[in-house]
Amino acid sequence: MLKNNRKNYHHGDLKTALVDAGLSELEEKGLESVSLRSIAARVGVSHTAPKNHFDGLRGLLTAIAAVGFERHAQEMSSGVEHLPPGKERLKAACNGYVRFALSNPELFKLMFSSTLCDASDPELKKAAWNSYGILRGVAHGLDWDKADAPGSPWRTEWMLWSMVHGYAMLLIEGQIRRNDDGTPLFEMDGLLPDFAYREAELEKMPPPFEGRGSVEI
Amino acid sequence: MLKNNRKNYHHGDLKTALVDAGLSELEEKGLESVSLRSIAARVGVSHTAPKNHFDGLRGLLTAIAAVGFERHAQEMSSGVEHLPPGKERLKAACNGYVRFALSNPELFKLMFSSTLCDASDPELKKAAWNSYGILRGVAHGLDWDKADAPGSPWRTEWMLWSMVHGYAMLLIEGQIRRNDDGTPLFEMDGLLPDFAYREAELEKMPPPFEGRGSVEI
DNA sequence: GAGAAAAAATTTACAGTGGAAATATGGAGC
DNA sequence: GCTCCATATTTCCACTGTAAATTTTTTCTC
Repeated sequence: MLKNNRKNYHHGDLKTALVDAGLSELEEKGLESVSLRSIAARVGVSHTAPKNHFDGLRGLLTAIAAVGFERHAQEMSSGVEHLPPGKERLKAACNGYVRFALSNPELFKLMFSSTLCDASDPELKKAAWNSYGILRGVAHGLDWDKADAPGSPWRTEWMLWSMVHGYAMLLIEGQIRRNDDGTPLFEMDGLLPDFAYREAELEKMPPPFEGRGSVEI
Repeated sequence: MLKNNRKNYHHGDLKTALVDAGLSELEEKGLESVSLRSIAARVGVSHTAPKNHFDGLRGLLTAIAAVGFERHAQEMSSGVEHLPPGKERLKAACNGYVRFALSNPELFKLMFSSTLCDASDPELKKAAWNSYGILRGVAHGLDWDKADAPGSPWRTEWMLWSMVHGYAMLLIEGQIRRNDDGTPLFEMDGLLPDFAYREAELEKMPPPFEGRGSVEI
């Protein structure tokens, strides 16, 4: 007996349907309240049907997180293409990072939860790296007080990443006061300290969509 | 029938016993796996006994988080007392912030989860403010590129807090590579950018244990 | 086309979970 | 002795994720 107005016994594309339903359930009910059963019910399928496509709830959440990282990357790079390399591009990308988190708080929390997601999943890994690559790309050549010690190419990246990520997290969790309309007192670019680029490196800055990560952190 | 080798029907101090048991369960089983029932069982009482002392699981977790913030504050201020005001004191406190997160990852995540905790709880609020007050105290007078715009006394604080918190979070969630022994590549003080203090403000820096927060963010 | 094999979905069962309600226990005060 | 009340227990319910056996449909092979 078919629960939905589904014509066929086989759904056809249950995998993506479940991910879509999961994305909706996530923001509606919150990360702690999503359940495999409710997601399955939303699609109109039995609660054990997902087993054929995902490795349990964790597997489904992992797939959802992967989509999250794709959208995250998109939000960071949207409107960045036509900005000149350097400060402006960096600030725009950082704003995108935080904007995404504020628009999709539950998804954002899921994406960075190593207990709810399987961080070793290839698709998630790829999507996460893609996303981080955007940040890494716009920060290329960043000269934050002559930061990088020899052999430590990540210091500046991590410094920037930590700040953006921490700000997003603290905002989401209600730790930092916001305006009455819910917008943050500062956009991310208003929080960033003064910095400069090494001019020599600047022209080597990759275009925003090619800064994809391929190196292990 | 008494489950434990408890003498009395009435436990005596079940409230603190539950919090203690919860703290243990938390790091042993992980944040997503702690249950009211397992905590109660650990103490040797029925799973509904906590109801008399806490408002459900959420209430118990809130109380646990409050203890977490107390320890967090302690970790930040330990060894800070005898350092001169300024850079050294700030760096030591920041190291403590991250050190605590790495030593108590599950507790740390709980403390900053607005869904798992009741952020409006007075005791949690107080403990969280105490903790933030430490950071705020050692950062008093911090001059990060003449940061604070008029009317925005929090900008520098938030910048610093975001970075420290983000770094802790990213480390905990396994997003940032660590050394083989699990220690981070950089301690927090090694990640901080160069900064200075406004000398005039420096002498007004409160001692580390008095920088308690009393202002609403 | 027929029949076997594989894939996808179902039903059923089970051990957990948190919470609500009714009940039992024991200590404090009189 | 007694009652009152805080505390803890038992019982029950709705819900969760997972596993196993089963049914249904598609696909592949002949």
